[in-house]
Amino acid sequence: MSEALAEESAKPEVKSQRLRAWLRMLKATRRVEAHIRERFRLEFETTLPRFDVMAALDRFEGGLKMSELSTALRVANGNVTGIVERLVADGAVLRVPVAGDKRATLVVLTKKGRDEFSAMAATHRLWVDEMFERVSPELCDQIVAAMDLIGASPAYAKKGEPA
Amino acid sequence: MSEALAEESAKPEVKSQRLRAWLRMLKATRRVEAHIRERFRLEFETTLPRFDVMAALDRFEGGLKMSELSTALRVANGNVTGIVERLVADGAVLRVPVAGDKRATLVVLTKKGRDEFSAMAATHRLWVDEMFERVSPELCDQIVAAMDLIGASPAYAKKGEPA
DNA sequence: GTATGAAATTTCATACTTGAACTATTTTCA
DNA sequence: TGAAAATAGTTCAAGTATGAAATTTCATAC
Repeated sequence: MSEALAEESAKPEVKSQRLRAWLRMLKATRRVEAHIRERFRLEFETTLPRFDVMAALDRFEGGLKMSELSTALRVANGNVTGIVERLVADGAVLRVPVAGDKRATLVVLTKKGRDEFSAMAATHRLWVDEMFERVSPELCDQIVAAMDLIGASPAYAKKGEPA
Repeated sequence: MSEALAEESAKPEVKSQRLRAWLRMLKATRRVEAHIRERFRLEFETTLPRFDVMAALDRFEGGLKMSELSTALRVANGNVTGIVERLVADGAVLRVPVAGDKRATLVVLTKKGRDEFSAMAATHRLWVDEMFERVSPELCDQIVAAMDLIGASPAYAKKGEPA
């Protein structure tokens, strides 16, 4: 490693506790995400966003409208269009017109998509369990409680968050 | 809200505690990131990745090489190229050849970049404090400790992580 | 009945992100 | 020395992400 990175905290780093907590949380989240993304790519040739969409569709068996998907996943609506397009191309998902509203489309998992998702979800849980192996169940509860305190004031919460 | 989203937990949701903790953590992180990204865009017409690069450069006054930047930020090296390009175009950053190694480039904050960063960093901290207002300093410490337990086994850790 | 505005999606421009392929340089060591 | 391996960066293709503008359809007030 070069000199620049070696001399670490060149500055006093006077950070508030909250900023420090946020940065640590961000780093841990990215670490886990990177690991999971890589394994999805290597073992299932898929991506995290695709998995997220399939997970949402799996939860709601009747399917979700495009706008419901973007709300549930908290991503821009234009974004969902592309991801669903690729899932349709892969035969994992189907677009169904909504009776009575020609504007809307319902997105539904196909049998193939549902089966693929089941397999991926089970493995995904193993990956998470593995990365969280040093985190006790009690600490998990504490994390859950703590996370819910963060940025959760009405001012920040976007509407329509599924519990 | 439509029917699909209204009937929430259609499935039993038998999640392990660890999976639950991870999902909650991911959701909170995205909530905070989305908020910060939006404010960066509205108030400074910049982006989170640009800010991250500037933050790294601000910490190391001597500048960082491209590869050091990508290591410090844990992003692909090809990624840094584009972000630095735009920072150069904005006059926030300078590329300096490294004496004795014609392959490498040192990236350094300009005076303008450093000033801009100072202002942004101060405001950024306020945003974080705001979103973490319900999180006590003690809980912050607990979060820091917990985050360090996650995915931190040697198997997952990429090399060269700055402390 | 029709203007008018709201809602559901798509399209677009821009930016970020990754991993892989490629170029250029430096280092290693037989 | 000089070929092979390692290192530093850029370029590339594909995918993800955003917000804004445009399109089509729906709902409603008049």
